[in-house]
Amino acid sequence: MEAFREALPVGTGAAPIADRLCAIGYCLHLTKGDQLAPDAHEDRLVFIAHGSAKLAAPPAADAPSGQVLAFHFGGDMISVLRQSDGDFRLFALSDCDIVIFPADRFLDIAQGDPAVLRSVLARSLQALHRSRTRMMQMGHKSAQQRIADFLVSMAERLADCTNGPCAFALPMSRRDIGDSLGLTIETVSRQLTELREAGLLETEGRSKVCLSDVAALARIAGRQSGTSTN
Amino acid sequence: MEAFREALPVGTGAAPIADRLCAIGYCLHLTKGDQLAPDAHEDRLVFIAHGSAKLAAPPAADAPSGQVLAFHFGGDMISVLRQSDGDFRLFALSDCDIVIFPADRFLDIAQGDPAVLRSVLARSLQALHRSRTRMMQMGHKSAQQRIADFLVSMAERLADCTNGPCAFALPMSRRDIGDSLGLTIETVSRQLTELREAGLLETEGRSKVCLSDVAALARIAGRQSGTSTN
DNA sequence: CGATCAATTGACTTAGCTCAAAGCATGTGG
DNA sequence: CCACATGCTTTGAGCTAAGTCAATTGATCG
Repeated sequence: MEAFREALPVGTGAAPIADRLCAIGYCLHLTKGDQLAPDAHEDRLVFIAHGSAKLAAPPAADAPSGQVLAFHFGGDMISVLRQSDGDFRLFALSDCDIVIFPADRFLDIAQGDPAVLRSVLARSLQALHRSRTRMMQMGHKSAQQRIADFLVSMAERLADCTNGPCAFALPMSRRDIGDSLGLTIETVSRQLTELREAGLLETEGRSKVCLSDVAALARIAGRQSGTSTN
Repeated sequence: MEAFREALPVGTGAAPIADRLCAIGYCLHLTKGDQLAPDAHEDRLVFIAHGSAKLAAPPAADAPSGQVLAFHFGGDMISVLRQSDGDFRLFALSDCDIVIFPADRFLDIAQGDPAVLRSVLARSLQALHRSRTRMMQMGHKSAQQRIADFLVSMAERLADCTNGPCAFALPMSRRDIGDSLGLTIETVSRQLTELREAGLLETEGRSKVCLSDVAALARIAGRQSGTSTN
């Protein structure tokens, strides 16, 4: 909960707002593999205090492993709209501490402090712009470009690195990666192998990766310039 | 400008806010083919009063026809972030009447009425969710599914139709369609031919299309249920 | 009516998917 | 602490959908 407080815009001179927001937040711990029970009645805002998760469609007959919408990590505030709009759920990739807010009440309270509301709006406009940018780029990108783009994103998110070499552990499986990029696990694996042979990355075990040049990967990914924090 | 007023949340009891917003809005007419001059210094909110436009990257060496991010039509309020974040521009597909707002000042004023701010936020959260949904689905969809999805979207946007037969004129070229879906013009053409041969649609001239069963197309597109207004 | 550019159609190539088998991690039980 | 079993990952061999190249048809506008 403290982590959530820190994510709020500072210096608004309205500390009680933060208190009231915290008051309606419901803390929860998810163990790796757990999914957040969906709620059909109300939209939610979920703050991830710690851990990593995927937002995905539940497994269906035609898609044995649900589509992955996005990955989220500690510090993220995400909106999970109620079931009517598509039935997406939050799955814990590692143990997670999260705070759940009913969206309506959260916004009612945030309305009391326009600065908070505006900061949430600014964030979501940015996120929308990035999401659209990525969506369109994805449509045109090769498997290798997608993988490179994914790795760059993860370097930014998980290791706060946009330029040199960097190492981190991927919390998600190859299947999750493939499902998020529209590729098969085989293709994901093959592309990682190619990048490894090109000397751009090394792997250790299932999850640890070591990128030797994030900027070079960004170039392969075809990123113009703008940093995109998915 | 009247069209913009109508798009605002009603009954807020704060008509002066609307006046002030209109005061900073800059009306502009774009002729088919025109592009809105980009502004490197400030983010903008653009309201499309009338006409149709595409938000796209300017043509580059490696991409002779710029990537299309999204299509927009009368009534849409879109955010065009300043150039640093990727350099996207608004191109008129047909003659357009638009209203341009500097984002900062718009939000400053909107802050005076939390209801306006909140409604803008709610819209953008919805848009973000849809965009992500579409992004991920796109990754997994075949050319035929993408075309079907596109046609259903256009039926919703251009003819306000989600279910029966419906006819309308596409304001964008095959190239634009392809660029927005990550397909080539040839593939777009071939898929339209297939759908025509399947009896799902008819074409007349370059732009007129006549869908015989929007719901059937939605099924082909693999849309679960939720209506998506891109 | 003719010129021009968009759209269609066809032939061929290729990136990524499918099916199938073999290697490795990771976790469990002896 | 080691052996084994399970399931993730890698690798290999075709196959198919979509891209590329090229030629033709058709629509729109001067």
